[in-house]
Amino acid sequence: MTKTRRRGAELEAAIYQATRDILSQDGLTQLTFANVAELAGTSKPVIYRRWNSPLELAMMAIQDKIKMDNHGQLDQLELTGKSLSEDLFQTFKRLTVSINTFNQTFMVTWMHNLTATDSENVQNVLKAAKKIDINAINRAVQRAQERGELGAGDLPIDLKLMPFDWLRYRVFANEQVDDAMINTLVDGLLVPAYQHALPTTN
Amino acid sequence: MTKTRRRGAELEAAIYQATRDILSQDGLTQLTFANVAELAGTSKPVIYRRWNSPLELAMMAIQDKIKMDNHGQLDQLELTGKSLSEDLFQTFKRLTVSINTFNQTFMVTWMHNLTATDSENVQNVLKAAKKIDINAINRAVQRAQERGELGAGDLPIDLKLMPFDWLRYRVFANEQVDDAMINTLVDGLLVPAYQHALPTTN
DNA sequence: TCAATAAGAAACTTAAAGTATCTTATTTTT
DNA sequence: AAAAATAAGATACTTTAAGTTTCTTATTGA
Repeated sequence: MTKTRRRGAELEAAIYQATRDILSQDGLTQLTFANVAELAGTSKPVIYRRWNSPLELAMMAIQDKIKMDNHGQLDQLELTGKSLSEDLFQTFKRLTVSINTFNQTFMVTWMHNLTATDSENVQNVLKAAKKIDINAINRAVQRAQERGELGAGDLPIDLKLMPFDWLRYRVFANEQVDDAMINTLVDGLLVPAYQHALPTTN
Repeated sequence: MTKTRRRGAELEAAIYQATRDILSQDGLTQLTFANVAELAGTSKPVIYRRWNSPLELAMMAIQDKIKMDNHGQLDQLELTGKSLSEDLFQTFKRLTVSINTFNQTFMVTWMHNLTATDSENVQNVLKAAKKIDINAINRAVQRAQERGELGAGDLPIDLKLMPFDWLRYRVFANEQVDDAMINTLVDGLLVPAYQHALPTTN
C-alpha cells in the first residue's frame, strides 16, 4: 500500500527541498507559501501551520541543507597548504561553497525579481559606478607614482575595485564604516598591497 | 491665485522627492506607486503614466538627486593629500557619501521589510558566519606563524573579515569569483598586508 | 478497534497592485 | 481673448495574490 499522506520529518524534508529549489531557481521573491506548497505536493495550510514567514522557512531550509552536508558541522576545515598563500587560497576556495548556499537565500533575491529593463538599468548603474571607482584609484596611484611612492606599472583591476566593493558591502550589511575602518583599509591593506605590486626601483 | 495643479518639471520634482523620502525612511519595499502618489500629493495614474516600475522610478529619483548635488557631475574629485595614504583616505571618505545615496536605493532594501523575528534571525546567521570566518583566518595565520612566515601578534578584525565580505559582495553582484580572482586576492592583497602587519623579526 | 492528530482540499476574506473613465485645471494655439 | 489640446487628479473598478477558515479523511498510537 502506498502512502498518500506524508507527515512529520518526511513531509518537512520535502518542503525544505522544494524551498531550496525555488530559492536557487527563482530567488526569494518567488518563495511564497503557495509556491512551496505546490512544488512540495502539499497545501498552504500545512506550511502556514509551521512557519511564520517565507524568510523563516528559507533560513531553516538552508540550515537543514548545511546540516545534511556537514553532518551538523559548519566550521572546521583542515588546511593542508605549504604556505600562507596556499592556506588562504584553500580557505576562500572552500568558502565560496558555503557562500553560494548563503547567497541562494539572501543575495540572489535581487536581480531575480527584476524585469528585463529594470535589470538592464541596474547593470548600467553598477557599470557606471565601477568606471568612476577605477578612475578614482588611477588618479591616486598616478599621484603616488609622480611622488615616487610607487613604481611604474598598473594594478590588477580586481585590486582596484576591491575597496569600493568592500565599502558597499559594509553599508549594505549595516556594518560600521568609520574613519578607523577606512584607515585600516588604507594603511593596513591597500598601501602595502600597492607597494608590493608596484615597487619603487631604488 | 494659488495653483491647484502642478505639472511638468515641478510635479516630477515633487514625485522624486517623495520617492527619495520613502526610500530613505522605509526602503524599496515600501516604494509603491500608491505610497509615492500619496506623499507627493498627486494620484496613482500620474505615476503610472510616467514610470513602468517602482525600481525605475527609484533609479531616476536617485540620479536626479546626484545631478542636483553635483551639477550633473558624478565623477571628478580633487585630491589634495600629501601621500598615497592620504589620497586614498580622501577617496574613500568621499565615496561613502555617494555610496550612501546608492544604498538608499538598493541596499537598504533588505533589512527594512523584515519582521522583528526575521531580522533577528538574519542577524544571527550573519554573526555566526563572521565567527566562522574569523576562525578560518586565525588558523591560517597561526600556521604561517608556526612556519615562520609571519611574526607574532594579531590582525585587526576588519582585516580578517575583509576577504569574506568581498567574496560575498562579488557573488551578490553577480561578479566572477574564479581562481584567478582568489589568487589576486591572496597574493596581491592579503599576503602583503599580513606580512606588513606581522613582520618577521629576522 | 477506537480516539487523537494532523494532512490536504476547497472556498473564502482581505489587501494591494494595476487600470479605466471622467472631470476640470492649465497651457498652448489661433 | 477664446477655443482647442493636454495632462492632472479623483474615483471606481478589476485582478491577483496573500492569508485564513472550515471540513473531510488518512495516519498514527493507545
